Amino acid sequence: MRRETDKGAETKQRIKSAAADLFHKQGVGATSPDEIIEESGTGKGQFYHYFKNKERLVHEVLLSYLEDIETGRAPVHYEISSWADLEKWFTDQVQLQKAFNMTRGCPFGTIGNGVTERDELIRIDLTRIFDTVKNKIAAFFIREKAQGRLNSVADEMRLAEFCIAAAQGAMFMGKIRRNADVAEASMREALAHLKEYVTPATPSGGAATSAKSAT
Amino acid sequence: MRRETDKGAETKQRIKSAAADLFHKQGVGATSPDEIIEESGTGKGQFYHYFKNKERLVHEVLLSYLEDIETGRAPVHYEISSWADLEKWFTDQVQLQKAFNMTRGCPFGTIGNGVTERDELIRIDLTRIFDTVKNKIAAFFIREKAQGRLNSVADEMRLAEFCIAAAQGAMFMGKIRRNADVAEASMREALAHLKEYVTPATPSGGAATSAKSAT
Amino acid sequence: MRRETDKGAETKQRIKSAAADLFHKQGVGATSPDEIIEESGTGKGQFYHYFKNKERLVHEVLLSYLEDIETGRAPVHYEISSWADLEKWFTDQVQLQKAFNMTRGCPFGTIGNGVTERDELIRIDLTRIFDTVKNKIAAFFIREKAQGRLNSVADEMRLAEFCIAAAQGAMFMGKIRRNADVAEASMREALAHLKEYVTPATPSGGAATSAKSAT
Amino acid sequence: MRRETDKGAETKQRIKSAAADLFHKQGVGATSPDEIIEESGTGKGQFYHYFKNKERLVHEVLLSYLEDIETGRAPVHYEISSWADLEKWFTDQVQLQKAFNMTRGCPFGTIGNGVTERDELIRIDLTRIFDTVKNKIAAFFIREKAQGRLNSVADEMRLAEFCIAAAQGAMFMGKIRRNADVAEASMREALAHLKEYVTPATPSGGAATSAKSAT
DNA sequence: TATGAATGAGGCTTCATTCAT
DNA sequence: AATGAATGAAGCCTCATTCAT
Repeated sequence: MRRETDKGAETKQRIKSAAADLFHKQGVGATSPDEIIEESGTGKGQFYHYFKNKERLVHEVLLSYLEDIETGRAPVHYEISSWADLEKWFTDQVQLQKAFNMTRGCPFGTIGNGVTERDELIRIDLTRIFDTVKNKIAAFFIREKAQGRLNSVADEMRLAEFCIAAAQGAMFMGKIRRNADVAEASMREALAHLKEYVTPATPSGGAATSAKSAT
Repeated sequence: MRRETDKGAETKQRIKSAAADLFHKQGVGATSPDEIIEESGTGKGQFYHYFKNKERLVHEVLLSYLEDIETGRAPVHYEISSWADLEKWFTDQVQLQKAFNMTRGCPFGTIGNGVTERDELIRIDLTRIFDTVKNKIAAFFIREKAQGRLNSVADEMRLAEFCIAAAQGAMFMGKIRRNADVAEASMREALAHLKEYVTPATPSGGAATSAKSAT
Repeated sequence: MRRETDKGAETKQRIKSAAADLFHKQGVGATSPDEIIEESGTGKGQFYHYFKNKERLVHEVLLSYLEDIETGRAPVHYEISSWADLEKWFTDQVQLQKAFNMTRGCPFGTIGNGVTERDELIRIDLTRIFDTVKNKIAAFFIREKAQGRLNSVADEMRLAEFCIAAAQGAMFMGKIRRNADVAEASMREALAHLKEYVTPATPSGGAATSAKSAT
Repeated sequence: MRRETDKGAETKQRIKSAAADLFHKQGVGATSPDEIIEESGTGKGQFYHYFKNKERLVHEVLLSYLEDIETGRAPVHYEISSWADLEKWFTDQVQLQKAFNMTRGCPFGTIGNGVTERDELIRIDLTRIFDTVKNKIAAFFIREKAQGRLNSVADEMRLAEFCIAAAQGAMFMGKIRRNADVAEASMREALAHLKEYVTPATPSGGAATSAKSAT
């Protein structure tokens, strides 16, 4: 290690940050190196000094996202240990959209949708990210089930995947409709569904009170 | 009337079809007029003879999709009059993805995700399409509720929107994961959720049998 | 002759009029057949039915201008038989510019300036137009001189050419400066110069020798 | 400072020179970036690296012209301090035309005539150039008048403007007629007119009081 | 580490013209 | 006489990348 913060590392980070923002805003395909260079206040040479090419930059940006998720540095909290956390996980994402006036979707959705058959690298990165998130959510379900608080028929992995899919779909619709309410409503339906799997707390048993009143 | 099928109309249609396919495959941004021209076997001039510019072509392609939905000519059936129809609506979409080996998502999702703040026109077109689909699905829920077969707390519009969001999310994840099963599983969870709102058919019945066994 | 006004002749005229206006407004090079077709409310076929190509259309437009000048149908009066007429000839041209808020110059200037070494035809047409105008103006000077009202050293042709050059220059500057006053002022200086050649009206004769020795 | 002449600055200059020549030859509209690139022996990227777009290149070319005028580096001398200088100013311009066999007009005229309502920037640049020239010529008249050598009724600014207009008109006609004589003759008439404003040096002189009362 | 000059392929669009009906 | 479909070259510009300093 040379200094507390390398000069170079900082430049590299600036490029990555600028790129992440632009990718989120307009997708990978619509973002040119020039635009990233401009936004990050760097020079052309720096860009290709730190990143072999644009695809690699995307790769590194996605790795950063993954790291942020794993270390808890992400704006959305991925450590779910209660239903409240799960609810927060859903709503945080809409909050993020709101911060951009609903003009943006989920960064992973935006980046992922530009993916074609050629961009295998990026697709793999995204599956890693989604897998990580899925595992974190599934872990919660597993714990709940272990403690008898979740119906034994519940497939934890499958439900976790459903969480992600529902969140992606909700954010996408929110962006297209420029409307936070529809995004939130769909997220809440998804959450309501998950809660259907909750087993009644009391031994008195009885019918699962379906969460239809949720909103 | 000149001929059975105008010469020009046919060319225009060829361009639109080629465009629709390429947009579905790789998104609007990644598809160049040249590519469409090549694919449709036309000349550069024809492209701009029939479409003022690329954006307008996208617009017309989306209008065609809308028309297909409204007239029932679409590969997915949007006229829902039974739970079986709704299930089919969900699964048809994954079938379509399977036809492309899960390398593609929903055309509307793919087109919509490329949308930035500048593409207002396209965004509006997509909202029209989604609104149309939503209304068709909601109509089913409304009918069901009218006949006392759906819980009165159910918000039909909201549920319809949830259907679309869930389908979008499921297809997106299916594409990223190149996996039809995850798409289908998420779609089924969504369907299961909707069925929670179904009221028991006979008065003899007790608690709503939640659809947790669905898959 | 078929009818009072042929249907075709009228269409052709519409094209020519639209073309003349557009050429005046933005020059020949910046005006496309499509634009003319649009403006004249015709079809592509008609354009090339009546005119072999764009160059020929320019040619015909110029011939029309020439005819208008010769027959007195032009908005500017080219029949000069008094100093008042000459003054009017100068000022009429600025008036025409004013009608377009000084956004246009002389049509011949605008068309002529786009002329390169390749456009021999058009150049020749313009020289014919300018020659015609020159002859008309020179005729006035010749008559004046014949009647002893113009200094004998005056070279009528040369002065006529000067009139045209001065008018062209004045209109050009007027257009660039978007200012009618500068155009008019320069025109008036030119006129003042010409009047220097006028011989005193009285038979007392004498020294009206002014700058005539210049050259 | 890096080197005597930066590598980049030289390339940029080459582009500007090639552009200036082509603009003079055939106007801005008829000159494509490709043509300039070809002529300057550069690549497409360089063109847009140095100039945001074609319009900006025109702008920079005009600024160079202006600078040349202000620093005396222009082929025509704009520092007028005697009638001989003024005469030279007129004739130099025809000389320049002759160098191109009268196939070209004044660069400012050629560029200016292609100006339409959209090219505000270019129009402004041209007015700056013409204003600069006008001021230089007017300065001479002002000095002459201050020394009593120019009739007090002479409006120096107006006369300077007339000089420019006359020169522009003369060069335009010279180009259209492919004839240097007519250009020179018109220039000389203009000069003759200006000399009318000269006041006799000695009281011994005769009556040179002519049309000084001209509007 | 950093700068920006250089390259050439390609993207979107307009142009001028011809052809078929 | 009229319509507009068809063609391909060209115009203006951006892109992703490499190279030289």
